[in-house]
Amino acid sequence: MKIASFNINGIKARLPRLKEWLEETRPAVACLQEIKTQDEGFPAAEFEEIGYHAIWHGQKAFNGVAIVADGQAPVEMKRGLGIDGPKEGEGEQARYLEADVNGVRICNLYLPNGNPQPGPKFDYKLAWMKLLRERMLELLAAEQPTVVLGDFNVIPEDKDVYAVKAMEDDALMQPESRDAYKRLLGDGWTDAIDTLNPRGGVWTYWDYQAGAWQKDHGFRIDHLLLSPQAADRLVAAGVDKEYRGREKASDHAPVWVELRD
DNA sequence: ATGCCCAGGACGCCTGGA
Repeated sequence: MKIASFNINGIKARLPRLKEWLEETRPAVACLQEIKTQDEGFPAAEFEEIGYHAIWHGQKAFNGVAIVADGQAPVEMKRGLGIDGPKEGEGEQARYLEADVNGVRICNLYLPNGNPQPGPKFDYKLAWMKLLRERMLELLAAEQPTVVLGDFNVIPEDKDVYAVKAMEDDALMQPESRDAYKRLLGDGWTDAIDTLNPRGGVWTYWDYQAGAWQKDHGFRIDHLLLSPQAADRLVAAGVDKEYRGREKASDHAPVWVELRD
């Protein structure tokens, strides 16, 4: 069972590329982030056409997450972590969606970026990570095969970035962000990509600017965390890097994990 | 030392991203 995550940076702008990727790699489940559309604008029929069924949690212009599954509808289990955005009165941002597919709990997240730091956006990121940890502890207690995946906006270690110097002041690799991520692993979650690539050097994001893709100036911020019951079934994990190089590409590449059936 | 490039929307400039 292949489970994937892809920050698509706008579902309307990315639809042809996204359908191409689904048809070519055919994941059983794909978690999407930054769909950047309100619920009523979500192109559900486009997925039905190629055999995928979707659930989604959108908002106007920014953020937004969706889960699509091959040949069956994901069964929604939770929407949102219950935390308001950093702006006064804006309510909760669309960043978290949880569903069951084939007995596996799928938790799709788009963690706040946190820049600039320090400041209210960074505080929001850390508060969000605290709530996420609480939710993930509940998930561990349930002892169901569970995958928590998405755009974590955290560079876990120095080996996960092309140049430490270039990113040292960024919210993605501040000690507080890294410590919060490390606490998740300490609770018993397995970072699938890191486990299979312990020397690092695996990127999931390349900036549109300054020829980052051409120079391979990337970093790893999209992660797949497995509960013990899922980690027992880990077969392979990887990055569909090639898709970052296509026309009208997202600035992220898809990441995936294969679990034994 | 800064900006480079994108997407979306209020639209010919702004926010937000990372």
